[in-house]
Amino acid sequence: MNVSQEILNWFHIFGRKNLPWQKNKTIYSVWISEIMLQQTQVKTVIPYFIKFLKKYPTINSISLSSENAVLHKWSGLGYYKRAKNIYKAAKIISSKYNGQFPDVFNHVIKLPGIGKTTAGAILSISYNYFFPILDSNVKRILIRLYGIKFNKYNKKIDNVLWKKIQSILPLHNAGKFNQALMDLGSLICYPKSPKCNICPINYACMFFQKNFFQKYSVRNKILQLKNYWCIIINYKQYIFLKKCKKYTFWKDLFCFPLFTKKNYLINWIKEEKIVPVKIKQLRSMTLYITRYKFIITPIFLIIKTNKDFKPEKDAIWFNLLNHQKVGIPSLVLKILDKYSHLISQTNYSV
DNA sequence: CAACCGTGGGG
DNA sequence: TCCCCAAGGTT
Repeated sequence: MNVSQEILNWFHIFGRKNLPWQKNKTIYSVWISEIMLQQTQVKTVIPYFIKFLKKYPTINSISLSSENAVLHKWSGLGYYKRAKNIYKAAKIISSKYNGQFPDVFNHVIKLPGIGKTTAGAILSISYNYFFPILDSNVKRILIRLYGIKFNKYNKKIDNVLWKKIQSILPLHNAGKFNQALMDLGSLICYPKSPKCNICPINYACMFFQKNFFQKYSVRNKILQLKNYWCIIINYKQYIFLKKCKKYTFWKDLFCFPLFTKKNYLINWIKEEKIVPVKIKQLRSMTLYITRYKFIITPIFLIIKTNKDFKPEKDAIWFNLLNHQKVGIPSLVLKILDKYSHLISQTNYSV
């Protein structure tokens, strides 16, 4: 028996077959799941996928919605460009493909947010079309299985791996095989300490048989960002949030106004003619986001009334109890949660 | 094409 | 505390 057949047999017994996107499967639901699963673990995606499909059961329901509303459903999941691309793609599908997700590879891959792997995954999983995928699971499996050596992972290695995976893709089971590879990667062939002893293809694997080892991750240095976060509470206990524009992080999501220097914050308050009843600087905190080290100093401003404070267009007064349908980064929600007692204790007469 | 984009969990 | 990693794509 060949390696591909062994993987399929293993999948038949041990593969995951009851994930939310594997039930009532349509090409639309497969698309959404594949986008959500980009660089994101299954466990994290599950609740987001369920909520998203409940809110958006069809492609047209997305294109009739707004980018803010789509980002709202994505809040906390990260890589928000994915949500923006889904919205863009839905518009294209509605106008160009009559609301039907295309089933031609060259059409699928032209949609924003869809590359070679995602296009292959969508079409193979939905219709069992003959397309391979090359995600991080498949890369890791192939490198170990065939003992592929390199100094630094590059485009050339990428091409070698695409050819390899194409060559072992079973003619009549591409969809199952692709899912099997991802399950094998996440259940057996871990990046660290893989469970080789129970791996169905260990007999052919260079990593297991010949003790081959190839490291291929790249390390990024940490960038430190110091910011003062301006948390403004109005007389209704609403929080002022502003759409991020010039910052690379959280573009088009809503966040507290933030400043690199305390003076900038003070000047901004004056320019906006904000008259705080109370100003309180809280203890700085350190948070890590990927390769960014955030050092945040929250500054609370309590204002008596928002009558004189007319924020620019892309800003909202955020109601903790009744969230507006906009995108909010996880960190902002965490900070709001952390200081919710302070906010609710904000008690004064107008 | 290397750098960029988030978040949560493991170690 | 800090690094590593996960169903990648875009610029």
